[in-house]
Amino acid sequence: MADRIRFMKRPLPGKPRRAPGKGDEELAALAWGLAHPARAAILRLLLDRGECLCGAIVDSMPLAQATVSQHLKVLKESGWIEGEIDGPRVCYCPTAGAMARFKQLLQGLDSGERRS
Amino acid sequence: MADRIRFMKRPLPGKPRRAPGKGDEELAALAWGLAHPARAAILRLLLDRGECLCGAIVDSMPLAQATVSQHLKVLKESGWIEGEIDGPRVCYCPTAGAMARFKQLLQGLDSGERRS
DNA sequence: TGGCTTTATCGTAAATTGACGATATACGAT
DNA sequence: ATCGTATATCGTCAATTTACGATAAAGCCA
Repeated sequence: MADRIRFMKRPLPGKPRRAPGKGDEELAALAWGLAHPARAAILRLLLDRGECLCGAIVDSMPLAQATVSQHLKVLKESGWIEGEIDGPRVCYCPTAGAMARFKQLLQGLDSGERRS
Repeated sequence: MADRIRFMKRPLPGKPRRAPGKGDEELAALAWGLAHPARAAILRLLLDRGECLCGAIVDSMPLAQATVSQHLKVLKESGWIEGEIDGPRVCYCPTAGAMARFKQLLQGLDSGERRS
């Protein structure tokens, strides 16, 4: 998945225009985590149950184990979930505060800085 | 951009597992719209100003006109913005209720249906 | 140790994305 | 009708995503 930073690959000759804010990168990264129905479904499952063994997640999805594992990795790397090794298996749970952070960034998108 | 439905391309032999809910598709589609910093920046601009001519958006981004146009298309198709033709130019504005809808779906992700 | 279970990673194929320049299109002005 | 401006679309290329089977890695249990 590389690094999720693919903005402005090439130099761009005469453009002194403003780059996207740091907040946009963070927002985009979190949004990216949810940007696939399978990942949304997985996160819903985890938020609903609080935590879930990897195997149970795989069983609940119409996807191969390898594919689910990949989606879990994306969710983990985008900050939505954490996995704790529990013997031979892995227990996943939502990252505390991730949803709040996302909503906060979303709010920041909306509210702008209309001062006064 | 095709159709943003790329879930479970192949049949999958013995898996009677549940498919992702309709809500997950909608959530993923909206999240997809924000899943790139340039698009987040564009939406921020529009939410901030209320509306903006295409040209002004292009000028504010460090990207080629064609690329910005593509991002605008994605934002439009994912339901975040609308464009109104205004003479030789196009005025873009945020779709009313899109943000609210997104937050609602996000809330639905979170709250589950823990009845009673 | 050997075998079974569970999960991650590798390798691969097809499709999509993101970026650009070039070109078409649409409209206003001359 | 022609020119110039403003946008969208086309064609292309490299990189990424998504999906899978196969395989490795890590831990239990005999």
